Amino acid sequence: MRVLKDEKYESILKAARGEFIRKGYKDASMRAIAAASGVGLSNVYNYFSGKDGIYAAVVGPARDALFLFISRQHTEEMVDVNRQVTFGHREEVIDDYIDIIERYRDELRLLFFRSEGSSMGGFREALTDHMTRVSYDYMALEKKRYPATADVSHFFIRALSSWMTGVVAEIVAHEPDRQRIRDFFREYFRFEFAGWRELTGN
Amino acid sequence: MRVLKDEKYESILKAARGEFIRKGYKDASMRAIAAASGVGLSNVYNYFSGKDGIYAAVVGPARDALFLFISRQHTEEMVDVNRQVTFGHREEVIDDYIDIIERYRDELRLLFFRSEGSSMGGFREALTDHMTRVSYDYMALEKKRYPATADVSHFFIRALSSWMTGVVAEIVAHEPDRQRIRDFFREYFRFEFAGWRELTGN
Amino acid sequence: MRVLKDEKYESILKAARGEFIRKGYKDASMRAIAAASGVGLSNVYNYFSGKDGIYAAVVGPARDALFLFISRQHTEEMVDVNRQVTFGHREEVIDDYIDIIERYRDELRLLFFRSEGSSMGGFREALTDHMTRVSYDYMALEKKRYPATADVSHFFIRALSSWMTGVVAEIVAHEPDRQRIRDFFREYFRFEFAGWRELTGN
Amino acid sequence: MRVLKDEKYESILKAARGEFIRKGYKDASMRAIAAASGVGLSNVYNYFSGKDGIYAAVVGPARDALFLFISRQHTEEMVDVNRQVTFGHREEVIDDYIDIIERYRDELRLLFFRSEGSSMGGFREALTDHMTRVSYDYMALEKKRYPATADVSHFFIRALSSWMTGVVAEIVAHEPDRQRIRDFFREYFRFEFAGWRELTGN
DNA sequence: TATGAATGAGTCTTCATTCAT
DNA sequence: CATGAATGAAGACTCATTCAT
Repeated sequence: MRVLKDEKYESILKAARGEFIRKGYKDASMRAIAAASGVGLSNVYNYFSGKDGIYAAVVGPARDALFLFISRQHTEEMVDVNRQVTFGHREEVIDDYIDIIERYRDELRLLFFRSEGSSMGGFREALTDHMTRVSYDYMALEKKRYPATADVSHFFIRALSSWMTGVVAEIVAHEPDRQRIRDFFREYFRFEFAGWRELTGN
Repeated sequence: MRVLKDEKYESILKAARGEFIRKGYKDASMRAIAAASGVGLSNVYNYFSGKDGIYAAVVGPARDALFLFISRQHTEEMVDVNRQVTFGHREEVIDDYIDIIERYRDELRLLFFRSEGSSMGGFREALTDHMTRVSYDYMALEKKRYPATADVSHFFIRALSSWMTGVVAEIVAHEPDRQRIRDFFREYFRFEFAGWRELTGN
Repeated sequence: MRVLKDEKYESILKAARGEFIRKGYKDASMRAIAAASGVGLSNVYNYFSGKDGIYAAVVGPARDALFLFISRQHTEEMVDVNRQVTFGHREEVIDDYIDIIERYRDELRLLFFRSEGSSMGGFREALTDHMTRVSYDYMALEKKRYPATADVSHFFIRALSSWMTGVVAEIVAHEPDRQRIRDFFREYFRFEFAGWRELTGN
Repeated sequence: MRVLKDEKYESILKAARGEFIRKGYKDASMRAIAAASGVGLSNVYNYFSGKDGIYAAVVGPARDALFLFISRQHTEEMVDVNRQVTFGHREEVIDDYIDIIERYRDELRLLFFRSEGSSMGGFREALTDHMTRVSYDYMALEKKRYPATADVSHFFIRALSSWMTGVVAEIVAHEPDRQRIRDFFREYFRFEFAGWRELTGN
């Protein structure tokens, strides 16, 4: 009896996920994936374009979710919200952040640390790029509303974004418990708020 | 006529450096290294213990220099110096920093982004670890001298170290010109100084 | 046009057999086997799990046949038969023995003398073990039927088994003609019968 | 300061012995031997002709001692002694036998089981050859003195020799304690004596 | 959609030995 | 007597992918 297409697709995906998590992109083997999924090796190529394709399927959703989440945190309406930042609000955001990280922890670990050789290589960089772009746009919005804001160099913004990227990576790598993360962010916001005011003058 | 040992050693090292820079650790090939250095493949093993050994020889000095430099920036005598921080001094340090990065840019790029699979894998993490340790010790010294300093969570210090790691990585990756880097650090110091005062209360 | 699977399987097996017989396990080369069988080296691994796997396929049947044959010679119903040993019967057995040895001579030569390094290494020992075990069981049966039989030390039985193993090895190695073997066994049976009676007292 | 020649020779020999015992002939490595003996790899070739040469030096004495011992047990004067065999005498011989095996156990283990590929390969066979030859000569002597002795086929004598070889191998392999060996030989002599009388008629 | 077979280049490392010095 | 360097072939095995069916 023939197994339905979607089942096979899923089973390949699941097997691939396991293999990638165990070995990383480079050391993962198509044979192993095929074997673990009970699908003929060559048939895998009917469902996916190749190793890289499977990898993208495994790891793409995490990437997309994270990118999307970040974009959402920097829409126009957030400008005011963040200005009159109530701590409570930010805590909520933090929890959302943690949720997304926990949900995709394995995938993010792959993306951050073991994607070399795949088209997803340089994820860290891409994430920093994305954050930088988004932050930049966001700052433009802010400046339109509060024109007194002083300028900050592009590289600094990038560095700040890179910091945030690094923080995410640290969380992914070391799995601190939720409370530790919250504590950290509290310190981070105070730190960043003070620093930012120093630089922008408000 | 036989070529002198040191020449061959150097030629292997040079060839290996090129190969690694071009391909990264994992994709580099011993065959290619041997070929490019004009040394018989098996003879390479008379000079180095293996692929990983060559890699360490290529990339180790950069690693050591950076680690050492960081340690030196956090000795006891630096506590006071940094307190009465004259900008001039810090600029010097920054230039030293930049020097070291530029000197070893290729190697650092390898260490940061393409060392997976080698014994140097996880360099980013190791660097952050080192910075964290050093910072921690440094803060202990500072606190001994200025006991009023408030405590900051370990994870925050680690995050700050990770930021610095990230900054180095950014510089390595994007090669901004010296002036841009100096500008960045000026902002960074103001930012960090304000933030730090906010957290520690002095 | 593609050659059928079984043909290739057989051709690999045959080539491997030749290579092993020529070189022994350790010195045999996968490359040579592949070349001689006209199959791509890597493709060999689609048919066999590896060098040891091929070796097992080459040599396993001989081993199994010999072991099985020995077991069969020591079943319960043989107890009485051997007691009232008619020479004619034993001659038949001897011929069966010789048949099996001649049929698998090359493989047995491999097993006895050139299996070092493979999972079939220690064949001589394994054969002696098997014979010892079987003889022991057989003697238990015999004793149940003829309780007067005196005991013989385990090591002696093992030594006797080892003798038989040695005899097989000698036959494999020197290829004496059938008549010489029959003559030998005639002497052997007289010798052993007398010795055995001396030890067991009947 | 130069180390004396003999010291180096001995140190190579000792190191080689260890390496061979650990790995067997085939898997032993000249590099490892050189390293373990503190002698330059190429210098080893000033003391020995090569791998096989060292092996012969390691293992030869054991071989010679055993061969010589066997020859000595079958000299002319032994004919009478063995005829009026007092058990006491034979026990002495057995102990000498055991002594020699224990003294050279490691080397004999090498010779019996791990010499494949070396010029000492086929030691088992060589030993059986030697025993056969010696036994044959011995029987000739015996027959000269006691002409009534019936003939026994060459192959049977060889098989008997092969048995003894096998017994030695068993002892080498399994290291039974001295008492077990003595017990075995007591059974063996009774067994063999009875069998032999049956065949030769006296 | 599925498969088993095939490819061909690729991996790092080890080996015993020799040679010039 | 000693050395470090060099050789060149060989080792087993894996890879992602393609193709004919």
